Amino acid sequence: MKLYNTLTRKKEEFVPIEEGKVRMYVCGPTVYNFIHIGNARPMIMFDTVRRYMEYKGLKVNYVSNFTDVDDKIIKKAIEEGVPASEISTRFIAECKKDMDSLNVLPATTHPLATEEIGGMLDMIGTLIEKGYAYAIDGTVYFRTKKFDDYGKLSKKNLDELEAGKRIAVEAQKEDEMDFVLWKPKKDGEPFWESPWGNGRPGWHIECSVMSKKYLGEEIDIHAGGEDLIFPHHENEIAQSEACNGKNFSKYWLHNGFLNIDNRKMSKSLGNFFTVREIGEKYDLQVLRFFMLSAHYRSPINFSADLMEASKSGLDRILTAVDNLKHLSGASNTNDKTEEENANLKLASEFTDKFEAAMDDDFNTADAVSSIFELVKFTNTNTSAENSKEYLDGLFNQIKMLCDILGVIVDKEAIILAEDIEKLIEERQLARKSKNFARSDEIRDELLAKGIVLEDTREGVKWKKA
RNA sequence: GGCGACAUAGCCAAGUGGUAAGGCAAAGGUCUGCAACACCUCUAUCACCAGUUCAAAUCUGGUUGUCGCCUCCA
Repeated sequence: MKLYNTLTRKKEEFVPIEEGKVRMYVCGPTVYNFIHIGNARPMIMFDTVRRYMEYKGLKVNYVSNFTDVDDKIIKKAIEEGVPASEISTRFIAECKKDMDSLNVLPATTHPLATEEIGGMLDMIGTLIEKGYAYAIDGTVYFRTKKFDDYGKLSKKNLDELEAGKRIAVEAQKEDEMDFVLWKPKKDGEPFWESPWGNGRPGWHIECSVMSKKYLGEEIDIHAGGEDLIFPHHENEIAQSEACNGKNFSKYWLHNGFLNIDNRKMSKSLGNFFTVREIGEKYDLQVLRFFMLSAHYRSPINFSADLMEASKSGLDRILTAVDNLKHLSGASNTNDKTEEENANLKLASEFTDKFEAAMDDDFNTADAVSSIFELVKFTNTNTSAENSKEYLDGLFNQIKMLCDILGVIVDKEAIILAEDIEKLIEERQLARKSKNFARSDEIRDELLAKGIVLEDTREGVKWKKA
């Protein structure tokens, strides 16, 4: 299994620190609103990474935080006249609902920043002791110049950063690149006591602390959006390695951005979509499938047309699986024949292809194409004559591959109301007596109720519109 | 100014040295009472220029264009 490591800018063979186990940390969202579809990309893609690793037999300890103390949360709380904790609690719950809709597995641990303040105070204290941090008037800064490796992830060096001077440097800092570990409280803001005065943590320290607490000082994979490379991940490395004296994370994975109609998503452009909004128009599986259609490191463009195309593509897979279920249910023979056995062997090559794609830096686009090829193979190599064992074998293979990608293929059985069943029966009778006016009328009637009828080679089938 | 990414058919998108996967859309056909589903057929010399090589979308140099990070941001 190879993966692209932002730290080395190369694809590397994945070798976990501890054999058979993976310690993985993914930076989670700041919970001040419903998550947007850009937030959903790392959730979906790294969830897929996790699923694939688990499929390969690795035990993954997957940690993803919620940042629940932050300027934007506080701002929203003031606007609504409620405590900040109420805002964060609410949107954590909403985020978890969205994750569920996207079929993103819950992390092994979802730590909250506000519940880890003690660990942050400890780490900041250690950094001060070691000379990597200093306190001035209630603010604690990290001394970037003291950490020699600063810039190793983003490939920036401090001198160049200084050359391009920026605005409004806080005068009290020793160096303009120094960043905040602890900031003093302001009126109306949540705060915690600390040796440097009441206040709250800076953004970066939480991830260093939570990663250490739940995964240890050295971890295998740290992941997030590419915009986090600098300064967030660079600062995490500085904090963790300065504090622990060990290499922080072996591999760094970053997903590309999601654009809307070729432009960066922003509220001012009016092209801002929450996952919840997309969920009103589509099964969110379609959004997941859409994201899987491109490599996770590439930028991806979102549009209504592309969602429609993804929906059509996904439907093709779902239809094939559905057909297999119908055929299997109607099959008269159980044991597979030699020919069927040979076919299953041929079909297994698509699984090999799928794995080869995923082994190559999680090439989901290529992996999906092997599912389509398997679907085509299935469509052309099945009939009512096949044995149940054979049909189920194909069904299980497609289901397994889709499961790895987090695509749910096995629709839960929905019980039709009795009157609808009667209508289907009546339509069949009408068709037999060539009363097509009546049969079409019934089909339209059911369509109005959201049930689509299809007269297939496997018999009459229905599905939700 | 610094760092980096990308440019493949109408659209999306794999492919990093041996002569272009897959999906969507469109078109024609088979099947079907019709529709839908399914199946068959059909669509590219890979931004441009130069070079390396027996051989390049794939390597090197250059040109043009698009975009990201350097500031809160997935």
